[in-house]
Amino acid sequence: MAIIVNLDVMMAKRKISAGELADRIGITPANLSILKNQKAKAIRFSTLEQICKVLNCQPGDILEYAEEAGK
Amino acid sequence: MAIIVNLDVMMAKRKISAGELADRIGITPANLSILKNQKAKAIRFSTLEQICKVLNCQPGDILEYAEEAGK
DNA sequence: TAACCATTTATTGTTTTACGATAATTCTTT
DNA sequence: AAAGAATTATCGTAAAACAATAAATGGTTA
Repeated sequence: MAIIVNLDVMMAKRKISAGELADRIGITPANLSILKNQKAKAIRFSTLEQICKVLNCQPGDILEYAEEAGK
Repeated sequence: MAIIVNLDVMMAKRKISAGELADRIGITPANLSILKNQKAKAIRFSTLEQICKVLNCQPGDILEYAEEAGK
């Protein structure tokens, strides 16, 4: 079991690209990619806050406690 | 708006004290307190994972994107 | 196929912050 | 008031975010 970062679903719903999301969150596309692909080992609340704001969602829509492979 | 860490609700449901939770998560009571009272500015997924495991819940049960004061 | 664009991966450096260890302080409850 | 639990405060270390940049990869279209 591990914490899974799933941004793809909400990104699809909001029809926003990784590049634009990174831009609006205020981090580089490279770092967003790390976050998006389970390469990050932690997250700042300030970053999580920006993501929730831009995607208009809750942390629970993005973070999941589940099997490694994703749901 | 900010990210709120709300452990109290799940702790009450599971009837577990801060001391025991800290113990089972594997962090010091001092650090759990910091996390519990909005003093932390980030969280490691490994820690979030332990919390979810011990409290048998999802990140969304603990993290909330809401007003500073809490809901 | 080749050019193009977006995304991912990799590297390096800086800054932030978690977290431990510890002690002091402040509840809380009996 | 006393005892225990929780919070707060310091200090130090290790971990990791994130920036900046460049290189590699992947998909799309002419």
